[in-house]
Amino acid sequence: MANEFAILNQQGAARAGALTTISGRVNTPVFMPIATAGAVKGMLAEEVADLGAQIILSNTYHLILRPGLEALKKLGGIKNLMNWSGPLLTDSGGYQVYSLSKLTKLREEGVEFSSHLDGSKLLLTPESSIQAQGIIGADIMMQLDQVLAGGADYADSKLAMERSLRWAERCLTTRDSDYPHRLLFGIVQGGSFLDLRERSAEGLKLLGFDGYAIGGLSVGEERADCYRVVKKIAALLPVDQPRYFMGGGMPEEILYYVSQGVDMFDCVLPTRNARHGQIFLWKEDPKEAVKKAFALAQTEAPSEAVAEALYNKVNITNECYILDASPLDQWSDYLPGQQYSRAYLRHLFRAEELLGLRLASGINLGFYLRMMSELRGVIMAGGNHAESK
RNA sequence: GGGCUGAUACUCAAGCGGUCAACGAGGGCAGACUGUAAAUCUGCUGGCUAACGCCUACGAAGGUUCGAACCCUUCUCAGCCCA
Repeated sequence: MANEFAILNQQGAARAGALTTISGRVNTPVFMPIATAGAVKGMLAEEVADLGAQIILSNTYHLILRPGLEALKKLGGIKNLMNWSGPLLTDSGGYQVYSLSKLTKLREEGVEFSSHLDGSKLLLTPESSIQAQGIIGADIMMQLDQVLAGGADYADSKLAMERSLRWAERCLTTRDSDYPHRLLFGIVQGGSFLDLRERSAEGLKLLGFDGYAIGGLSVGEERADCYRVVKKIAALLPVDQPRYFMGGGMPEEILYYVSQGVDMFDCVLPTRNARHGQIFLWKEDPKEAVKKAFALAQTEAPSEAVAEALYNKVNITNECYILDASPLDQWSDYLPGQQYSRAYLRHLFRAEELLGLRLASGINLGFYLRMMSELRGVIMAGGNHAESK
């Protein structure tokens, strides 16, 4: 395929770029809010867009179960259904191989799921996953991969990595024949073993994808292993293609990955933690906070110090907020975050009012998305221009 | 005036002689969450202690017993019933 990715500027290993899809352009580094089952939980698509989301992520497995591919075909895909007009990336179902491992049976042909809803059998193969992603309406498809829990041993990691590579090739073939204008990303596997990771990356590069993801991390492995893998592998991936860290992470981790040259991210943390009453509040003006934190992130792995430069992690249900009439976050890009008080949000959570989930989700998503836009600004303003490379 | 039933920690509510500082639920306090089976899950919740442990406790006061939240007596309060 033609190269859809342009690097606009670099600062160290970090890049600011632009990825073109058939549904529009995505400026990187980018955070993709997760709409697993066709909804960013608690938020309307246009609210998510207003907060600065450029692209969102949905899940093949969940959407196959419901509303189902037949319905999606008739409804014009999930984007049409949920009123999202921008680019969409879909996960292949590979993550569910890990998260629903008790309900899966792995074969070379593919993964057999027993639906977590009704136990019915569903065979997901590299081919059927790509076809499903096509019907769902993905602009960026992910290969089907085999994700293992963190801490898997060498032998298992090797087998899963090799199988993922074989599946990658089958996904590519299907994409080329059925959906030639959609982008397809390969996924680097290999657990915490650098030599396996390296072989995975080399194998994928030989096949040639539109982008490369680093997968199988943030699944219970040692944090330091994860950072080590990203540092090593990001540097091995093609310079002129987007790199996607799947599933992570905390804000300070994303900053670190960006500093290592990763361009794309997704994570449930902002929305899930919001629903659980944990919100990210800016430490100071986002512009300053991100600039400082990113400077720190370039010199060390994710740390308390970076986190503290960026945000206050607040469990809003804590007693100390009961009388706190101050705004949730004066810098929030989500307007209600400026307008409503901490005492109110605490009350909403205690009273189990649905509005609380929504307010918190807006605040956290606003935080993540603003962090990314500030980050793009920092990198664009940074030293070495792409031309000089 | 007489009879019956009941009184357990913030609330509701188990327990009916030792294994009870006392099941469970709610409430309260705190924590976790990383390509979402998650509006979920975990821990704590009499006092003192980092912990072992010690102390005070099951309406009140006595009593029986090696030992009582549990048995007995009286009292207080509440509900129901009969005059």
